[in-house]
Amino acid sequence: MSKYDFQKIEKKWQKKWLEDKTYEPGLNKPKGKGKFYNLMMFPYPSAEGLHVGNMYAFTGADIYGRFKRMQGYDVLEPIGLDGFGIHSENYALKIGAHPMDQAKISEKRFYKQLESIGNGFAWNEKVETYDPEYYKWTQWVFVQMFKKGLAYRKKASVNWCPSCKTVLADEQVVAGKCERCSSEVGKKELEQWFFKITDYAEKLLKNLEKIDWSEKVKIAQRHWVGKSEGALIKFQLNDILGQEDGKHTVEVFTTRPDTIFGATFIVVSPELAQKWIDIGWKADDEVKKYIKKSANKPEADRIAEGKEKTGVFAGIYAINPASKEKVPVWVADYVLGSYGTGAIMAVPAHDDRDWEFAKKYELQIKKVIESPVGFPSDKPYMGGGVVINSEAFSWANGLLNVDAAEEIVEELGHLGLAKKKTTYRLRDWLVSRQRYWSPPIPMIHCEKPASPDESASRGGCGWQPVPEKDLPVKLPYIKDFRPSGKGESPLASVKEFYKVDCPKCGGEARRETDVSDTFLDSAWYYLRYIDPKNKKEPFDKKIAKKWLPVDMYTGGAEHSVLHLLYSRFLGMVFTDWGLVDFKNGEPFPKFRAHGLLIKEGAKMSKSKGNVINPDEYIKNFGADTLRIYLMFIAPFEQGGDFRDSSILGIARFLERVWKLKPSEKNGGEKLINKTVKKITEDIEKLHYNTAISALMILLNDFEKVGVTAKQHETFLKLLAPLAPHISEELWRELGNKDSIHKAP
RNA sequence: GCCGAGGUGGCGAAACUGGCAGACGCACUAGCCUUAGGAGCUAGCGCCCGCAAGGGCAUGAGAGUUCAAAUCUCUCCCUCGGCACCA
Repeated sequence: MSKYDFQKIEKKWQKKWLEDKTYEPGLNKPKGKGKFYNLMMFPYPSAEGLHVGNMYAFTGADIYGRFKRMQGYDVLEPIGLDGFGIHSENYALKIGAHPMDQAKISEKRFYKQLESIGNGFAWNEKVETYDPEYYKWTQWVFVQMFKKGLAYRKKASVNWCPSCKTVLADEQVVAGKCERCSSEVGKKELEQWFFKITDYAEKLLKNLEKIDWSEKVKIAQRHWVGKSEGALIKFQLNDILGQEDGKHTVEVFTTRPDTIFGATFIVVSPELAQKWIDIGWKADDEVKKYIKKSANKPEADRIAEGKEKTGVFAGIYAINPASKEKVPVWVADYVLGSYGTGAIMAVPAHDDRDWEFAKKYELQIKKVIESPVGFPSDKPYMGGGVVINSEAFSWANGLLNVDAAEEIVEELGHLGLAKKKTTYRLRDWLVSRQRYWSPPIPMIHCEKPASPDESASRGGCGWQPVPEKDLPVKLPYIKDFRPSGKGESPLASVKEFYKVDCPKCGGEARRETDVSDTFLDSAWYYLRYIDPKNKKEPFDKKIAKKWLPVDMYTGGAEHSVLHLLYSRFLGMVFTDWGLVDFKNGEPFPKFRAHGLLIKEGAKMSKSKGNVINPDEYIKNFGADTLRIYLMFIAPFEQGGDFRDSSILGIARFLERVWKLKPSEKNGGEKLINKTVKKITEDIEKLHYNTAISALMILLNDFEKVGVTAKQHETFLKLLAPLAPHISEELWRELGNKDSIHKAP
C-alpha cells in the first residue's frame, strides 16, 4: 500500500486533465444534457499572488460546476484576469514597476497558482482584459454606446480622489472614501464621459423580481437605484434678479405633496444657488462665501459632521403655491445639488432633517398632519394620518394624507404649478478616468481650426468615434505613467498619442486621452469567454445564443452595486441592440454571493499583514485537503474564519479515504442511499460543509462494516467535486478508464 | 438612523416544514501500541450534583403561543456586513 502522495497525484492529474481536455466544453455543439455556463468573478491579479479568499470563492464555485458536469451537463467554467485598471496600476506604482511589465509577471504567477487549486477551468477560453485583442472590443463597446447615444460628455461636479488623482463613479465612493485607496474623496467640476445607465433605472429595478439572486444583493441594488414617487412643485420667487417680476420660480421635488401647507421655507443646494448667480442673481457675500465653502468640502466631512446642519438665508422669498404665504429661501448643503431639482420645500413638522434645520435657525414649524395620541411634541411626525391646517384647500382637511397628496397635485396641476414625478437616486455612470493602465477611450475631438485661412469645410466636427477598423487604440508604453493630478491622464502629455487627424474631415484633431473605468472591462467579459479568439467581432452571435445566459454566477457581494449593476445594464443594452438575446436582458439569471473568508475575526488585508497565501497550504497538505477544509468551515454563503486548525482533521480524513479498500463485506446500503440524497441536496444549496460531514459519517461506517467495490465507487463519486484529484486517482485504480469527473 | 445576516459547548458548526439540542470536525483527557513523533487505534468529552445509576439546568436576555420552541409571536441587548442628509 503506497503512501498518499498528494503532491505527485495532484500534479499528475492536473497535467492529464489538460491533455485530455477534460474540462473543455463543446462550444459549437454542447454535449450531453446541454450547456451549463458556470461563471465566477475573475480576479484582479495583484502580483502578491492569489489570495486564499480567491481560492475560497473559486473552490465553492467549482464544486457546483463539477457537480453539474457529473450530472451530464457540458460545463463551461472559464477563468481570466481582470488585470487592467487602478488596482493593478496602484500596485505597480507601489512596487516601482511598470504596469505593462508587471502584468506579464503577475499573469504568469496567477495562472500557475490557479492551475494548482484543482478547478475544472476551461483554459482554452481564458481572457485578460489588458490584452489588445480583448480591449479592442471594450473600445468597440464604447463606440457603440456613443453611436447609440448612450455615451455622452457633460460638465458636472464629480468625485475626485486626490490620491488616485482621478475621478470616480458614485459607486466607487464608499462612505465618502475612495473604494481603492480609502482617501477622502472631494468634488471637482469637470467635463467627463458618462454612460446613460439612468435610462435603464426602471428596468434594473423591476427585473430584480425576475432573477434568482442572493437576496441581500437584490436589496442593495434596489436601494441603489432608489426609486421615489412624488411630485414636482413650483414656488414663485419674488425677486431673484432684483425685481418683483414674478417670472422666476424654484421647482422642488417632494414625495409628500400632502404636507405642502407645512412648507414653511425653501432650501436650495449650493450648486443650484451658484447657477442662479451665473444667470444674474445678486447674492449677498455671505451666501457666496457659503457656496464656496461647501463646494470645497470633501464628502467625508459632510458625513463626519453628521446631523449638524449649516445654511444661510438667501435674502429672498418664495410663494407657497397652496397657502400663498411668503416663505424664506435658504441655501444649505444638506440639500444635494445632484438629486431631484436641487431644491426642496422644507416641512419641518414632518421631516426630521427640516425639523433640525428649523430648530437651529428658528424657522416656523407648522403641523399639517395629525399625529397619533401620545406622540411627543418635540419631534417631527413623519408617519401618515389625517390632513389638518390646510385652510386654502379646506377640502383637503380631514382627508387621509395619501389621498390628499393625489388631490393637491391635481389641483396645483391645473394651475401648472405641480406634476407627478418619479425620481431615481441612480446617476449616470461616470466612465472616464485620468489614469494610464486602462483602455484609452476611443474618441477623437475635432475642433475648429484657429487660423481662418484653413478651409471652412474642414474642422469643427466635434466628438468623433475612432473608426472600428482602427481599433484597438493601443495603450502606448510610456515611461512616465504616473497620474498627473491635473485632471487629465498622463497620456495627455504624449503628443504622438493624442495628435491625430479627424476621422471625418481629416483635419487636425485631438485624441481623447482619458481611459475608461475598469468596470467597463468586466461588464462584458463573460461574453468574450465563449469566443476569445474571434478577431472579427467581440463574440460569435451563434455561439452566444447557444451558451448564454450564464447559468450560475458566483462571486462576492462587495460588487453588488458595481460590477453586478454595470453588467446588468450592458446586458440590457446588448439585448436591445440585438447583439444577444437575453430574457429580460439579464445576463445572470442566477447569482449566488459567497461569504467573506476572514482571519481570526478580522478582514484579511495587506496592511494588517494577515493575508493567507494558499501556496504553502497546498504544498503541505495538498489542494484537495485545502479545498475541503475551506468548504468545511461553514456554509459557503456565510463565509468563515480561517483560524481553526481543523485542517489536520481534513488531512486525516483524506488519509483514511486513501486507505479504504473494498472488501467482500457489504456495508450499509441504506446509509449510502441516504448520503447520496443528502449530498445532492446539499450541493444544490451550496451547503458544502454538511455534504462533507455526510461523507465523513459514511466513511466511518465503511471502516466499521466494510465496503463493496460498487459502494466504494459511489463514495468516490460523491467525493469527486470536493476533492477532484484523490477521487480521480482511486477511481482509476478501481479500473475505470474514463475520468470520474464525467461519470454519471 | 435605515436595511440585511447572525448570536447554540473550550472552538468551527449541525438540527429540512415545531418533535431525543450539540451531528461532523478541531482542541482536550485517559488508555493501548509504540516508545518521547504535530503518526495510528480505543474510549470519554455542554454545565452543575453524584463513585455510579440517576437527577437538575442549558440554544444572547425577558415574556407569550403550544402536549412540545434553537425553530413561531412580541420587547430588549450584542456582533458582523451594507447604505448613509436622496426630500
